[in-house]
Amino acid sequence: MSEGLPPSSGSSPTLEDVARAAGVSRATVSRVINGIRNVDPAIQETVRKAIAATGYVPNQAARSLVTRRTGAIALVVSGAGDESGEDPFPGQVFADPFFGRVAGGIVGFLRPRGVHPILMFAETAETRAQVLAYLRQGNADGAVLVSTNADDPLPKLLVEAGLPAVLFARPPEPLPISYVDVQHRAGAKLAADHLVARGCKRIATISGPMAVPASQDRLAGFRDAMAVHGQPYIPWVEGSFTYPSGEAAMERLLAEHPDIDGVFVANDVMAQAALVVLRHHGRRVPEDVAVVGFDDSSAALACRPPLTTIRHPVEDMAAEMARLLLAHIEEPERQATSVIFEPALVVRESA
Amino acid sequence: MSEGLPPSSGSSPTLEDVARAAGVSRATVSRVINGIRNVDPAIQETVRKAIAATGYVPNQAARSLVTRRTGAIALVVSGAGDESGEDPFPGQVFADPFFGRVAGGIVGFLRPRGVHPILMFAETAETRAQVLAYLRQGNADGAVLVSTNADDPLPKLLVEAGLPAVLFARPPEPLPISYVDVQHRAGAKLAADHLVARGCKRIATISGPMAVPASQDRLAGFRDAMAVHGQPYIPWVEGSFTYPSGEAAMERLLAEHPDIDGVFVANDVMAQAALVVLRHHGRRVPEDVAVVGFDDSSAALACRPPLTTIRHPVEDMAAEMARLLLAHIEEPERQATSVIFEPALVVRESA
DNA sequence: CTCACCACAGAGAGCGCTCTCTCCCTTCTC
DNA sequence: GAGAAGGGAGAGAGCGCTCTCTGTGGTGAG
Repeated sequence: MSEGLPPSSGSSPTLEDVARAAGVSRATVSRVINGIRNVDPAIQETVRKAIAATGYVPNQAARSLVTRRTGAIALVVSGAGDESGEDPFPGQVFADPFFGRVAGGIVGFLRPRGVHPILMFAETAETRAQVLAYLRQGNADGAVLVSTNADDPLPKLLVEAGLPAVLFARPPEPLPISYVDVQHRAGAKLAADHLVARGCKRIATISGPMAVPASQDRLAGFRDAMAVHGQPYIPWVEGSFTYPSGEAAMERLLAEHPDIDGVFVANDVMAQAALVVLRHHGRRVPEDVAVVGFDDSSAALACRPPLTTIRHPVEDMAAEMARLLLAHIEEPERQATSVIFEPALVVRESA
Repeated sequence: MSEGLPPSSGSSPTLEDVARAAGVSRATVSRVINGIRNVDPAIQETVRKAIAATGYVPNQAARSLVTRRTGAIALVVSGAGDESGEDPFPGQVFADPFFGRVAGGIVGFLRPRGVHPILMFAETAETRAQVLAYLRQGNADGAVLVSTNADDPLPKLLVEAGLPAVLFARPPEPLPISYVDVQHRAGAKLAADHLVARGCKRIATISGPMAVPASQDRLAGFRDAMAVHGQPYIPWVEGSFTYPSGEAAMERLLAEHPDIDGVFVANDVMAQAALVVLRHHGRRVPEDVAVVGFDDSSAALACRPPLTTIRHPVEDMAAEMARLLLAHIEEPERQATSVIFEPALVVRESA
């Protein structure tokens, strides 16, 4: 054993070195390290000792070369939309706590399985091509995609390239690709029911952009629920999920319907803007006007008063995305599936 | 050319296929794809066409096997500290916008260079070992480390393993490892000067934990600057960078020195807590007591009133970390270096 | 006693790429 | 016109691993 230590000059020990030290063949050491089928326990022990003695660590590149697996997946944040905006720092996107929650959920699921996410960012045609090339080169076994804008071409490109991928939300156009999403209609219904239960009589809504499926669903769900409560017509202004659009929408709503006493806003950021506008106009929240948001983002807590909102289980959804992706990688012929989560009402002070 | 297309059955084309299609050797195709030295322009053109025709994409695993480079680095978030706390979702850490800014800065620098970060999370001995093993297996060429607590053993482990790594802040114990940091003393001086310039006469401070080098520097810098302003003694309470510790510290400060009119708090989260405590005690901010924080985190904007604070250039620092790491990977014998950034005062309403 | 069978270990062929070494042919110099 | 010099292309040896195939010894059945 003392003469076992091979040259070990400079570079790290290889399977061959361990095999020599243990007095067995390379194949046997490989068997011990991996699936361990049909190896004599005594020899297993010898091999393990040799591994410890040599300080052997398997080389992932060599392994990947033959297994055609890397044990890594790409976590792609796609489409700040601005094709023009030359932003070298994708800071805003990553700084959004929503992204952090997604990352946390994914890492939480993947880590115990020895898989790690590679952080990528794609907002231009060039960077999208980069992501695609990266996956084709076999740097990662698949991709989990979080799109920030609706008409992101990446999902389609991934499908066409036959690369395993899972989306965070239902794609605008039907695509044979798995995704997770939240029951937007059910969430909107929670908001409607809550406003009605509070006693609101003249209720309006600020929706997200109609190009986004989630916006459509939230609006439709809200209308349907209100219709059940006997209110078939709901004043409505379309926003674009941004703060300024929320301001403008609330201003218009107040101008056209000064007597409203309840508003459902399709995301928290616009709701935050709406609160400021309402205060500007001397409306007390929730006494004069009750406001319900959507997302339960960090903006909800930063609001004055804190925002009543609809929460999606982002971490669970992210973990599910990872689970679906691994399943697709394992079994490439598997059909695309969707997993839809149930949202919950978080009551704070704004409604 | 039309007969060029090789079987291409199932799997993707290899260098060999391209070489056959172009009528040259594998080596020549490799030359064209990489450094392009000494290749006839006409042949280059032929090879390029063959590459396009076959849809060839180099296999990263095969390449890594011989070059011993992966083109990936690990972005390690280390030490939520809680060795016991069995938290499967490292959500809180990633959800912190600070982390997002770091990630953004790193991706911004690495992407143009074709390098990608692998997201890792290490808070227990087991996960630290995982990170180390991961790097040793050659999954990544080095690591960029953001520690959240002072006595993180990972930096030392990385140094001992001889793995290229760069830290986000100066390690508590001296270590031959590169890091970026901010001039904490200069930042504290900015706060001191601002409070004095405002006319504050009875100034106190809430520091971070003394185990953290940054806390020591901020406190020392603040004291030194105040001494220059003729105030050698500054009432001081130690916090631990958390919200509750900020509350407790402010309560104590008010109890012991009810007449204070200015406070420098060593981070924004504690400052946020301090603001709430001050309001509870009927103190107006900034009229009765002016408050300056540190970090310019998202908490600073969520404060009422918005917090005057010290901002570090997090994105720039993160980019510099990435730059240093790539330099170390390129040139392993290179000495450890540090790059220290200048902080800036952000004046809002609290002081 | 012979044969089939099983459990196990070794041999060796690649995976797809890079890179050194070698060779060839052109060009320049004296 | 011969030899040196050098640019440009091919041959082939690995990089470290997995996995199939083959070989061997021991066991139970016929």
